[in-house]
Amino acid sequence: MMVEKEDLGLSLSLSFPENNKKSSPFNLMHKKSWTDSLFPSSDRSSETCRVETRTFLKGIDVNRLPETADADEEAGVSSPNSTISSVSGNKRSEREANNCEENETSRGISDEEDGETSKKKLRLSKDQSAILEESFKEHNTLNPKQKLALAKSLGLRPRQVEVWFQNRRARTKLKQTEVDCEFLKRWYENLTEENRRLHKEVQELRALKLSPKLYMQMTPPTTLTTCPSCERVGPPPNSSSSGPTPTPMGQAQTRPMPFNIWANTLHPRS
DNA sequence: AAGTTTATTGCCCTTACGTCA
DNA sequence: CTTGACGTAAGGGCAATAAAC
Repeated sequence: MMVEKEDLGLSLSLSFPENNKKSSPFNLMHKKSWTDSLFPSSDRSSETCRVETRTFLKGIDVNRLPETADADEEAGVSSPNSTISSVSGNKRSEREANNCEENETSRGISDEEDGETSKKKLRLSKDQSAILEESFKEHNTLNPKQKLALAKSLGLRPRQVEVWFQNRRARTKLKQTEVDCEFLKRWYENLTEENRRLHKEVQELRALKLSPKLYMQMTPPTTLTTCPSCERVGPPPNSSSSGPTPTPMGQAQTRPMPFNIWANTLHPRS
C-alpha cells in the first residue's frame, strides 16, 4: 500500500508527494500551537525542567549503556543501547522545551543535563533506528501527533524524532540525487555515442553521394534520409523513432525532453 | 478585505561527535 | 595510541505557510 519510493529512494520516480512542502502534514496541523495545548509551559518552566534534569541525570555516562536498571528506568531510556545526548538548548530545543515535562518527567529523557559543558551526541540504538525506519517507510514526514507518539514509544524527545526524519529525508534525497546523476551520466554518454554514430553516417552518405552509382544502389539509411529539396540529412519520413540506439533506462528512441527530475526536490521554494 | 505579525515546520548547510579501519 | 574518513545527530538560518491581529 505504501509507495516504494523507499529503499533509500532508489527509484527514479522522484515522486515524493509527502515530501512536497505544500502537501506536507504541516498543512494538516492546527496552528493553534499543539505544543501550547499539550505542553503549556513557559520558558522558565522549561529551564527549571532543564535544571532538574541536569541533576536528575547527573552521573549517567553519555553514550554508554545505562549501568543500572535504575539509570535505565529513571532516565526513561527506551533501549539499552540508546545513549543520552546533552546538546545545549537552541531555538529548536526551546521550541521543544515545552516537551520537557512530558519527556523528562514522564519519560525521563534529557538532552540538557550537562549542556553547559559538553555537546555530546546521542547515538540511537538499532532498535530505535529500525522502528524509525519502519515509520519512515510509511510516512517520510510526521505530523505532530505521530511525532509525539513515536517519540514516546521510542523514549526519545520529539525533537530527536523530528531531526531523525529530517536527516533521513536528506539521506533519501542524496541517494536519489546520486541515482539521478548516474542516470544523466549514462544518458549523456549514450547521446554522445549516438551523435558520433550519426556524424559518421552523414560522412558516409556524403561520400556515397560523390559516387552516384553506389548512391543509387544503396539501401536507405537506417536512420537518416536526405531531403531531396534542401539536401539536408534528416530522419526517415515514416520513422517513428529517431535513432537505433536504445536510450538509457529503456526510454523511447525519440529523444524526450529530459523530465525535470529535480522538480520538487532541488528548488522546492521557487 | 487586505496587510502585518507571529508561530510552526521543513529544508539546507554546517558542525561536532562516534565509530572504524 | 593516533589519525583520517565516514556516518549521523543536532544547531542555525531561511523560506513557506497559516492563523491571529
